[in-house]
Amino acid sequence: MSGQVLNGKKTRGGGVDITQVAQRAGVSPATVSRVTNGRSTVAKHLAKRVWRAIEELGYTPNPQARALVSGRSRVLGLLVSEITNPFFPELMQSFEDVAGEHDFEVMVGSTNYNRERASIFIRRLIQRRVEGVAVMTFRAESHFLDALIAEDIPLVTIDVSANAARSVVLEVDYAQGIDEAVQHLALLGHRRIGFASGPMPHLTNVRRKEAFVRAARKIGLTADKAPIFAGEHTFEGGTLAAHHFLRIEPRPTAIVCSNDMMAVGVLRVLATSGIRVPRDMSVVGFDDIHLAEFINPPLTTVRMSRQDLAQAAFNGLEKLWSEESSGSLTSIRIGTRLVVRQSTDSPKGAANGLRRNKSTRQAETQTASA
Amino acid sequence: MSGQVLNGKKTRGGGVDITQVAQRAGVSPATVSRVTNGRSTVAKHLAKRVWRAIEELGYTPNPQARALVSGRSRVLGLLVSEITNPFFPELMQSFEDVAGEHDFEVMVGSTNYNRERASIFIRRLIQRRVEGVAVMTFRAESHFLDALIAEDIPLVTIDVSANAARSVVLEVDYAQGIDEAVQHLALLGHRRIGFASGPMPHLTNVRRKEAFVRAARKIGLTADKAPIFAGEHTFEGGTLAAHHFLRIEPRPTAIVCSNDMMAVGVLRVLATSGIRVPRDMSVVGFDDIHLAEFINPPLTTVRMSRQDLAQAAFNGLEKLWSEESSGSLTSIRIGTRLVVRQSTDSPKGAANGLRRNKSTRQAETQTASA
DNA sequence: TATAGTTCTGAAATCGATTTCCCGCAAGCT
DNA sequence: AGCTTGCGGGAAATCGATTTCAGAACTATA
Repeated sequence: MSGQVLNGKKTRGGGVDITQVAQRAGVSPATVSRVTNGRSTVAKHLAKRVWRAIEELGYTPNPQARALVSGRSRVLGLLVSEITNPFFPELMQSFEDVAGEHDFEVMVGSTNYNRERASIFIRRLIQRRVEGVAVMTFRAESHFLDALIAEDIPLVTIDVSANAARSVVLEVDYAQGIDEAVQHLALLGHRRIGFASGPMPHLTNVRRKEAFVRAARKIGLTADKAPIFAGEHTFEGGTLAAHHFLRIEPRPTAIVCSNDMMAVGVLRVLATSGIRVPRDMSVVGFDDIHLAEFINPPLTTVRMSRQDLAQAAFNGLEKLWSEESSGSLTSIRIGTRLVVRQSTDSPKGAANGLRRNKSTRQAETQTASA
Repeated sequence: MSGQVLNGKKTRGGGVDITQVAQRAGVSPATVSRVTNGRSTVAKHLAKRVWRAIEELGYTPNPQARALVSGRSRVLGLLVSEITNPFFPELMQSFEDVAGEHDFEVMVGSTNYNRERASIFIRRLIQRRVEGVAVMTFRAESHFLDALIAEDIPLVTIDVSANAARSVVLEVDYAQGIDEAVQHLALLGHRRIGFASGPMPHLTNVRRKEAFVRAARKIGLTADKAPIFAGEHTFEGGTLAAHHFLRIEPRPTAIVCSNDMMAVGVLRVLATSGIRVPRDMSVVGFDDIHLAEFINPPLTTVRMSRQDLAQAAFNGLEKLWSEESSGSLTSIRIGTRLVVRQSTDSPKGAANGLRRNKSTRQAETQTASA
């Protein structure tokens, strides 16, 4: 079917063009275009002939030509923080899937917390004429984005509004999941809970921290019973946090982390210090990366759905495309929820610690994998 | 600079076209094209004027228009197995970096071991007119690729040759790293070593297994002292393998895994079975994913460089582009090497086990992070 | 000095779609 | 019957680059 010879010229499957289809169907190219785009009505019998010709020749419209005349490239940009945190590849995949369903291609770039790298990527986005960009770095406050804003490219950011005319903010409801986590710990009998925060100037991290502070207060913990340590959102950040909390007297019986990578770091320090989890210390993560289920012990963590995030990001862009006037700053809420696994339990010496029974734990684990 | 008004019509930065540049520089569009492409000589003073105009207007050539006339899309495809194995995101990033340096964009897709998903992605690649595809699934034998081959799209595969006119094979030298690993274990005093293989029909896994068999024989291990278990290249595959080896009598003192995800599964089973690593059992992985350094204990593993792989894949494509005649099947070799961390040590009861001293271990760890 | 041979430049064709403009025809109305 | 309206479809313009072709200017040679 493809690779055949037509008009004496070799045509790759993609090499069939609209004129050949038109010829074969006995109509004009314009009509073929009308059929494939369905924007205008074409007599049924003609449409049928066109579809058959398309089928027989294996025609697919040339996206470059299409983009050229329509002015729409059907390419989106996705900016993430770093590829080594499994949360981001998972998010990437979700976003590509959503975009793909709508015939968009995605250019993905990771900043790796490197200004230079980010600008190079953004320049590439602009050159490719992307129709919109999802900024999923949780650090949108930086002026990475100025170039994009200057080009008036629709932008979706997380938590923090880009100072752009055409932008949508995804508001993540951290409080929901973090509340659940702290309640869960309280219920297990914990009365001293540390919080390993992400680096502080960034709004996302401020929000997560504040959510923790409020949750702690809600269960009656004063500031000294809910100590906070801020570090990078990485394995190393987690190790530093763990060391910090181990030095505190009296020592917290549980640590809530601002993301799962930190939790992995915390677990490592605890393991090498001979502190058993969850027997001697409970640990809660945030993100629910795929690996959370597989590390030792499987991590209780707050799940932020990448599918929801990806879908919301795409919806946000669609909204920006449809609005003629660069409208009001809309925001879309994303929920979070606790997934209980095995890194949390009653503190060793708790008088009133309720040990969870087997069936409860199973039910919770099941929820996690659903 | 951008967003300015020119000829009464609003121009986004990217909206500046070659005619405007030509006008400003007082030359024809053809000359501007010659300057930006450097394919033909242009008088120095004119070139200078053109560059200045380009600079002043913030002109970047429209890639769609360029692709349309040149017939080259400057888009590549990258097909990986699954996004949840951190090896692949890391490879992705390397490939995108290499491609980006040469002004190529990359469409990434993961099969997730799902035939349907793979075909959909491949259809998208063809529609976008990719100029080449790197197939990094380690399962190229499937006829995923038939559609690409029919389109005569240049293909780079790993280990196994796609049956295509225009293709290059990346031969990974598994023996090198696996030999080192087995030698390392032998030196520590291990005499019974299990191998957790990947699923069997796939050539890559056959190669890794054979490399292990040969290495085991080299240190004098008969088949019964080097048992093999084949499972999926996943966490679950690792847990199955571990359970298998724990049932064997006499039990192996070390397990070599065909990839790091399996090793993580093995470690988990060992931990929950109360078997300490490396004291009671040594474990070696394969890939050296970022997380290998961070799990408990840090994993001794065989590193396969994603940078080398990505660069080799791109070089392979370049080779295919330059060859007019769809030449001979060339292959490019990729090396592997052992990275020693803390999941390997002398077996508990070994008479002649040499304990590594601290300085050695440090030196080796340093190599790992370099 | 005349002629052949180089360089360099611009006009125009081209890539493959979409979209505008216009014409012909059939249906609806008085 | 005559006129308007509306719909479907073809011809041609368009998007923004590259590339071919041919002419102009300049150099080198006899």
